[in-house]
Amino acid sequence: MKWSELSDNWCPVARTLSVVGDRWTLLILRDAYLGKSKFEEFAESSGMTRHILAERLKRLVEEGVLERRLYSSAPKRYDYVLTEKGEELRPALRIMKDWGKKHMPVRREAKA
Amino acid sequence: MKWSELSDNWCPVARTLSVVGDRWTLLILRDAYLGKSKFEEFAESSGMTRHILAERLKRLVEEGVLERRLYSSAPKRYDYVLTEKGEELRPALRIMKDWGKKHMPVRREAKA
DNA sequence: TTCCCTGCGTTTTGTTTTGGAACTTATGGC
DNA sequence: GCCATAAGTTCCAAAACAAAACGCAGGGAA
Repeated sequence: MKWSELSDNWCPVARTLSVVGDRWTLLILRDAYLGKSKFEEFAESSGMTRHILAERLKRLVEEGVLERRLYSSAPKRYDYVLTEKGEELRPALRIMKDWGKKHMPVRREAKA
Repeated sequence: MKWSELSDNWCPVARTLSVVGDRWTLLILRDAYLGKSKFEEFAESSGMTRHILAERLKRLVEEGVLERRLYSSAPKRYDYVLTEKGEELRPALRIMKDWGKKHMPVRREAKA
């Protein structure tokens, strides 16, 4: 089965994962919950490539998790802010934060 | 930055995602929470290929999320059961289930 | 004892996604 | 004009994935 077919799965967990269950997407949400909203902020903070970041942001907007907002009209610049739908996933990230603190100690030097 | 370098990130969310933040892994945990434990059960239920399933199970065991358990000695057969560490991620999946029910309605016919 | 069945993977062969880095576009300041 | 900034886009090689066939160790029936 292909991942792209998951959005119509009978299981609500699977449908949720069809939006956020890939590499990097939840890291974008983490940054959004920390108040970041700009492309460059996400790019620097998460360490993902601009290529993938652009693609993920596009999909999160399509899915209504983020909203693309014009924040400067000249030059035209957009940023990305959480919708109510996006906010409602915050508790899941909080659990992952606690779990990581408890179960995933840092082994070597952190880089980013 | 490569995904594989995430396990030593300063952020606990990132470290958590280095274990469960890829395609399919959380779907394995979903099945585990539903009481499944056998290779064939995971394979059929999730729809992922056996190739990837084997690789993910191996990593979840290495990370201490699942435990590989001999459940039949002749022929030798193993299954996979949740550790306490694995159990503690269950609330995150519960949130995703609720989120999916609320925000991700099924659009077409489900297949699996 | 030959043959098929079950359960748990591994191998093989293409396709898709990702990583890294350079390039583009529009504007503002000096 | 010339450099800087912000938000992407494009290109190519490398890694991950999908699908299907294969392997292996018994078990049970004929």
